[in-house]
Amino acid sequence: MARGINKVILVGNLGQDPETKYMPSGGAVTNVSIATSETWKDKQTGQPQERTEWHRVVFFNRLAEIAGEYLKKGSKVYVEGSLRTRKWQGQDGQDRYTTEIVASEMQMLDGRGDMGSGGYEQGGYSAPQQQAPQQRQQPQQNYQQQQQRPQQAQPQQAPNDGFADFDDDIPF
Amino acid sequence: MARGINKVILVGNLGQDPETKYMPSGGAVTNVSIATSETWKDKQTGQPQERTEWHRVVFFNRLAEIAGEYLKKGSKVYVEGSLRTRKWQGQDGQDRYTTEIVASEMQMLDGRGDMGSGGYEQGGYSAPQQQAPQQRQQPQQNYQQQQQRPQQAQPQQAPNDGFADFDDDIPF
Amino acid sequence: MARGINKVILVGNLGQDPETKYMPSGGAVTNVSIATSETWKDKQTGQPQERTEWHRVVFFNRLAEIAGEYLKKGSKVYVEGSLRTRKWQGQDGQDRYTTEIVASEMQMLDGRGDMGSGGYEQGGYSAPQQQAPQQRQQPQQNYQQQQQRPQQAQPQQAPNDGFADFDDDIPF
Amino acid sequence: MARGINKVILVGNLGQDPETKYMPSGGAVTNVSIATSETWKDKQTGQPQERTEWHRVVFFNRLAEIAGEYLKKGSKVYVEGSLRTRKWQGQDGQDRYTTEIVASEMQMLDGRGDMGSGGYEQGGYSAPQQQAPQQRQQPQQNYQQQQQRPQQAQPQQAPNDGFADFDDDIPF
DNA sequence: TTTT
DNA sequence: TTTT
Repeated sequence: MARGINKVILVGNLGQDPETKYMPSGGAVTNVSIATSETWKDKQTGQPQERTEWHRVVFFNRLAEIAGEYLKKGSKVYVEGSLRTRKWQGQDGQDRYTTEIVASEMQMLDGRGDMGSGGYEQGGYSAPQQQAPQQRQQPQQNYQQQQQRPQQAQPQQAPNDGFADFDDDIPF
Repeated sequence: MARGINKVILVGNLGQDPETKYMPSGGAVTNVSIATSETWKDKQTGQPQERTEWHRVVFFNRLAEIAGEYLKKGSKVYVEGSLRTRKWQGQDGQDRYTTEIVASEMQMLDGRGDMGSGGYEQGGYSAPQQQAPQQRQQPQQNYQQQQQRPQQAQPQQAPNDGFADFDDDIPF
Repeated sequence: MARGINKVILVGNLGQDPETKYMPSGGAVTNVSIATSETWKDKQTGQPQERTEWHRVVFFNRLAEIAGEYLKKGSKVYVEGSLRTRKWQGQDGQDRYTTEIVASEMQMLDGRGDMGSGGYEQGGYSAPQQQAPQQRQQPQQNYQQQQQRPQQAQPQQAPNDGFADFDDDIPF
Repeated sequence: MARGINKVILVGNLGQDPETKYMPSGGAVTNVSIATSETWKDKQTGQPQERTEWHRVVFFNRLAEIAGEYLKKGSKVYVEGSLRTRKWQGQDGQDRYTTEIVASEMQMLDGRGDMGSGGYEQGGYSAPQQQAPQQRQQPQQNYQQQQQRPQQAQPQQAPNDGFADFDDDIPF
């Protein structure tokens, strides 16, 4: 249950290949950086300008496995999720904050997304927390994160839980 | 023009009264913090849990004036905008990053939004960059930021432009 | 799994009390009409103008029960869902089409949403298709439709399945 | 100014080439049909199922010209807009209703969207109502409908204004 | 039919 | 820091 709406919609391209790690539970965590950009002409000089925004997106569990396997540098992707700002400790012991988009839905827009036979049965899908990394299911071109409580699946939200290595010490 | 989609939709409550400042151009800049929260029951203990997310939202120009005048601590609000991560220098000279939602649309959801005679003519609305702070127009309950290039209206995007005081040294 | 994105976001007020019916399976179906409006000044005459758009929104199962019980005429509500155009037969035997928003998430924005003790455990929530109407669970102020295949839960999508009475012969 | 939020986000493919017409004012009107689909496995039989939803999208003015020129059958596109239900008269004199998405933003997702030198200066863009069809500006890959009052640019909203030919007698 |  |  939510009090309020916290929704992000992105369409952009990956700046790097995804990075997938696994939680002790076996659940996957995949991080990607997605670029969106704006271009315009400077009003004074008439020069074309561009500003690129980089979005740090994190996928969990099944979505993380799919993202890790099928996205790559340059992939164009639709992502829907919510904002989450994490607090972490810099090398200097100071508090830092990183804002990420926790993805709840993802869709590849490249046309290279035809990943075989499919067979994804959403209704029968069960939470992958206990799933060993190697037991990946059939991938799909579009997916939606199964509804579940963030804290159960996302150790990062409790930064003192021994998973510091998932959220490394670079802010972005 | 944009390459990609960078969209945020929030419905939440202000944690504090808005803070409005003015740029040398006369354009207003209003910052607010908006809370969204999730509640759930812990699967093991059955205890109710809550996580609140705080969103830093920034309004520019006309929208900034309206937000500054009509929103207040506790106000429930709909905000649509885009993500922007700013780089800034901490006291220690280290780079820090702050992610904000640059609002392009805002709508009060409190019912206390009846702000007088109205008279807002969207089509005839002209950019408020040169507008002196005291020359505020009639407020409205709902508005949309006039389309304009961010860089022209948002000095914060170039943090070395002498407006450091707009984006103070606390990350959030 | 979806090919493409089909998403609607509404914030508006109910024009009438909700109407709830039950499917033979016991699943609830609630229909509401939600108004959104635009106002502006006529460029020629300067006269204030208004246009109201009415949205037909349909909730299923658990969401339908909550909507039916807690929304009422005048309620302000956030709804997220997807578009669905249904074909039906007019009295004259001619095909008609009605476009609805099938809600997947709903949130009351009235402040009158304090509906008691709560206790909604999203993770432990099970599909209400077989649930008898009288066995309603504790309501909540905000909810999300449990992920499930539309066709399984929404007989209206197959208008020849004997549920014609759910989608009566008025277009809107 | 809007009372409420009326927002649609689509990512899908065109089922046909766009159809562009011109209003007496010279403003363009382009209609497209966009498909989104869902696939799933039947819970009983395990058979793969698919449901395709067709969305009627209408673009006005500059956006209409761009859509008409650069989209084609099969194009994958992001569209943002609002819902509008129009009333019209069937051959039999009976009232019919058609729900469309009035696009306010569009973005091609095909990679075939690199349409030359660009030069689109959003800030300096002026409303194209009086613009003759042949005076089309440079196209862009992504655009946003300039803010303006719908009624001024969209004769269809007033179905008795002599533009019945824009909204022909097929419902969808 | 709502809301302001 | 809000809200319920």
